[in-house]
Amino acid sequence: MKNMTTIKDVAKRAGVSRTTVSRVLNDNGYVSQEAREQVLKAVQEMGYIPSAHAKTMRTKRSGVIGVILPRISTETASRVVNGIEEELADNGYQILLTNTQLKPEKEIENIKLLRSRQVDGIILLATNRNQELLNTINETNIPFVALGQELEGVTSVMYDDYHASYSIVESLISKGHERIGFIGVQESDHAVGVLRKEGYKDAMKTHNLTVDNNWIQYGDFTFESGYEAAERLTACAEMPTAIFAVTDRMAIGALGCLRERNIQVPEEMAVYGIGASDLSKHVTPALSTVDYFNEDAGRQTAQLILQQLKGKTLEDKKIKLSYRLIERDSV
Amino acid sequence: MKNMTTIKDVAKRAGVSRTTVSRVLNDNGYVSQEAREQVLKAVQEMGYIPSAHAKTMRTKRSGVIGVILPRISTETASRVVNGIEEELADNGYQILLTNTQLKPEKEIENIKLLRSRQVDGIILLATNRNQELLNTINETNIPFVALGQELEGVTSVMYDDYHASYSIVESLISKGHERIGFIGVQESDHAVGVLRKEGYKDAMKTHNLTVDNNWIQYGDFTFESGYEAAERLTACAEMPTAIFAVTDRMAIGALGCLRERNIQVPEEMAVYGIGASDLSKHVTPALSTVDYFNEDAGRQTAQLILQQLKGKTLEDKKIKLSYRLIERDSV
DNA sequence: GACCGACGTGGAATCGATACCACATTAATG
DNA sequence: CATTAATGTGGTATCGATTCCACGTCGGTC
Repeated sequence: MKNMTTIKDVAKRAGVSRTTVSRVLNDNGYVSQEAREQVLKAVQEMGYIPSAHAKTMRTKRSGVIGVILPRISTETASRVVNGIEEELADNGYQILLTNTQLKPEKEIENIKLLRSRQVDGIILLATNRNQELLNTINETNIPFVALGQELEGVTSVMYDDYHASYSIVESLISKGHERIGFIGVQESDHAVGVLRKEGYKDAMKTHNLTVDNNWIQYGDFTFESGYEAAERLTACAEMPTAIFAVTDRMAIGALGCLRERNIQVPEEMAVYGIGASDLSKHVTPALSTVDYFNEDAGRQTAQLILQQLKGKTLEDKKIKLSYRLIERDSV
Repeated sequence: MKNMTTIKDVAKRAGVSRTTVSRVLNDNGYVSQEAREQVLKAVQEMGYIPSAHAKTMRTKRSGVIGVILPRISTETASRVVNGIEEELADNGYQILLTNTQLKPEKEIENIKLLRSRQVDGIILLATNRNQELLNTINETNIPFVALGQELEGVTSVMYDDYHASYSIVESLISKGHERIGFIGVQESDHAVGVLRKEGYKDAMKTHNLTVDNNWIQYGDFTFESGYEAAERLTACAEMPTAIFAVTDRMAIGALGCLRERNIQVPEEMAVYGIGASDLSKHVTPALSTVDYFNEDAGRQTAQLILQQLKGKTLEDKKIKLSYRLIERDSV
């Protein structure tokens, strides 16, 4: 970074003081028409770009919101970020993205990093909940919103994982399915791992359907793990007639397995996922899934941050989002 | 942002001067063991987080590389960013993402924005080339690398669009196709719009195949536009026996159209895309496509930035990346 | 003609760090 | 024993902006 032109240079060129230049640029205080013109002319000619750092340092506001993602390259994250960005940009804020590569310790590390950059607020797309994380967040006395998990004592925006899951299972049951297999994920991700499983179990119980232990399988969010879980499900003595995978990717992995084994979908096996990914629409047969309205989730999360920035203290506020079942050819 | 603890507070608590605290934290200069311990203890106890802004301001290095994306939410961009991040993180740099929502004027705006934040370098995932952009880049006297387009006078990393395209068409020809339809995009995107079309045309010409004007259709990167382009192609008097779409999404849109019209793929119509998206692997029939190794592209781009940061001036250096055809069920 | 408010402008302090310089103190060398 | 080198520490200027305060110059009012 070579020596850039500073406000001092502009002032000299315009024949005024730094103060006056600042006033012109920030449009406050009294400035004569003549001085204003001189300043703007100098700014133009010199290609002056103010230093955001100096400004932040003096004003203690950076105009930046930090967003911590589990991974950059997921469709869900992309959509959420789009929603967040749209909303924040409208209000003059920029976003600074960091990602944790799914490592819990990096969440804390990233919070510190963002604080060192003086972000005005932090949005965390949470994938787990542990005490150390909560402690770190509570020490962070800037606006903070978690999305995706309910974090104790932290303003959170959550998907309605339990009811979405419950609805899916009920929908399958209403189509006559009684043996429904389940592909979940590990419980450290409370929303996806625990709530979605509980929704499944409770729906089965409510309808007096027993769940064979072999019907509950686990994956790790990848296509492959969905494929493998489906292998295990189809090997059951009492093979299910439907598979509910808690993510589209795993559901699509399962579809691949079923195709290879010539198990017809949906005739012999119905399949349901969650996420409303692009993929879900374009696989054959088109996958039934649940739309979580990720962009909207991002927007709402951003709004909560904005409210806090405006001074409202909405400590520990919780928002539960809505969802929508999308029934396609796979059921 | 409340008043954070500063280096001054730490110094007072540790009973030393600010200078000494700085020395401990940056591990330079002479510091006694005793002083060091006192400082570290104070830092720990007070939860001191240094202000990156103050540091940047003084040292003129931010440790941040700006990355300008056309859109956040595309698979290609995600992959590239992953590659960039991996490489830069290894070297102690962070990335600051901005997106242009595909608007050319926002590219320039974002460059200025990043400069105001004193980024040490900029990576631009370019989608177009215009003189104003080039001017802005050339005024920007910090390390700069463009990815995806060859920009005159700018260090660029490019995909081999022409030859990839050429290879696809040759591959189709070698399978006996003589009437090959093309779905392109507008020419303002030189790499995708011009080079890929030229590859197609030249391959056809080399093999003495004529191209009916109706065989060349255009879309706008979306599924829908691919669908519509396929509608027009199938309505041709002399319908092609193969469709080459310059992106996977448009190719998959085309597949959707063909399925609706009961045109068998690949028996009646072969389809080829570019991008090696997740989608391409999971649609039915699986889409033949070209892998551009996006992560690797990101890594190489990052390396070029790093080299420039280390002082090498590699003005106007060009790197052309390799690619790989992936033949699947759609041909 | 003294006073007051509206304008218009600049000087100087400040934000939180780093870096240069000056100044001790101690150890090593001839 | 004097001189140099190595080790440790703090004061102060500096980075590039904003902001507070002080100080002019008007014109109008009582």
